[in-house]
Amino acid sequence: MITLSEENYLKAIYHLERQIGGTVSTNAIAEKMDTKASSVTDMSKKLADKDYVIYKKYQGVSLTDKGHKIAANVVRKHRLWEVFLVEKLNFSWDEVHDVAEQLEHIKSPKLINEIDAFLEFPTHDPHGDPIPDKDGNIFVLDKVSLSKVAINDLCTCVGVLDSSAEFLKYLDKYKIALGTQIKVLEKESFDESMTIIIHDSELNISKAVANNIYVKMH
Amino acid sequence: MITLSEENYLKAIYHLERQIGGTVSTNAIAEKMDTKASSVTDMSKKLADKDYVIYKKYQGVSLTDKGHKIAANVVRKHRLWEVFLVEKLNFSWDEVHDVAEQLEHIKSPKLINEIDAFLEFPTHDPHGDPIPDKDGNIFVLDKVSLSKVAINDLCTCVGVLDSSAEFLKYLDKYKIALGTQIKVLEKESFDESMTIIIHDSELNISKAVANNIYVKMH
DNA sequence: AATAAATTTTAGACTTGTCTAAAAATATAT
DNA sequence: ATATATTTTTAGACAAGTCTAAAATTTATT
Repeated sequence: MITLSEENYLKAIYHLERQIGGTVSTNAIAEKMDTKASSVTDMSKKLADKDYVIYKKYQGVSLTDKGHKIAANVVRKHRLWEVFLVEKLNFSWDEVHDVAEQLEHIKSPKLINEIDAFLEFPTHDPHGDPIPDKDGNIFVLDKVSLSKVAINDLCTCVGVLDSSAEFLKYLDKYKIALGTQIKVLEKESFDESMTIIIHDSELNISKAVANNIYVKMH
Repeated sequence: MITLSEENYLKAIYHLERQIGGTVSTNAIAEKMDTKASSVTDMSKKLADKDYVIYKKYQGVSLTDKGHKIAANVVRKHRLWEVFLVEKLNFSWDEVHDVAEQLEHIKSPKLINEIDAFLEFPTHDPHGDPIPDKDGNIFVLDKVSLSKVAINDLCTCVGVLDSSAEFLKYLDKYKIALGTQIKVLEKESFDESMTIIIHDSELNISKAVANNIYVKMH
């Protein structure tokens, strides 16, 4: 039986592999999980013993098929619970993360299948992140960072890179949500800020903000 | 912050206090939790340090107000989740226990309040057990064991004493559910078995079964 | 009331997951 | 290519929660 801690490590490695696109370093995991490198080394050995990762001393880890499947399933559960909280229980998108961190560890295949059906098989969570299917596959739609969009182009917000409560509340404040239409009006070359039109009014956003918004081009 | 293990101990003590009606012995807790008496002693000290129980060496434990509140809240969550699983996610009453054992430890006041509202503030779980309110109060309706009902009396099933999957499946088999009307036809004095009428047909049940069914008199 | 039986506690050990501090290996820079 | 900096691992410690075996206490029995 897999422990809560092991699941959290596998999930972190899963996200980092996806982000970095290769083997994941000890330090990267330590930073992501807010723990010490020595703890990561210890856990890497345990995960390798259980055949969840491949671990070579000083070379970092990568998920095995077995580990990938477990990690994807945790992420699946996390995202399905997020949808449930927002769609059925009046949570806002900045409130769901901490609760989903707990709910993702509930062990009951029937439970998560029923939640999936109850929600009518959603494909994305409230932040626009794709929900892995039962086999751990995800179908990523092509999205780009708003910071890459050219002047006068029209696009729709489909996700966020940073899903911290802080950033999500910022988006709420300026009425930017999934599905919101955005037109790029201007880009300042010196600080890379941009002026956009949303809901028929102008808004100036920093490079940092633009970087964290994913859009689909029209 | 309270740990999962501490919550489980408090819950066990809560149930035993209610059952026994006084202070709870070390062995009683050990048996209920399927652990060793020495482990219970260790934990009793920790719980006393945190002011959740009163513990006197060799004299067992009893919940403080603080401990009672925590325990009742865990039970509240357990039972609300059970209702949710049965009412919304197609679980049967013999499937809910293990999952609710996990869900009862999720920490989010908003989550459980929303679940409560989503279910329209149920007062009893799928086994007929009362759901404590936010302050830990429960309102018990007067129910009696079916084994105590006199011949020719009419009553309605309102709960079970034993809510093991095994017993619940037995009840399913003979179509006994909450709300089912029962009339006592006969009682055998030598083995205390009884013949009852449910859904217009006769059924013979043992003393053990009758003992585990709670009914409300008409 | 003394002895036997049962219960409860203590002492010491083990596991999991974490940490610090020091050592080893790898990467970087001059 | 050697010295320096960074990363990673090891060694040893600690807390939580559990266990076994032995000692202490309480309860029951005669």
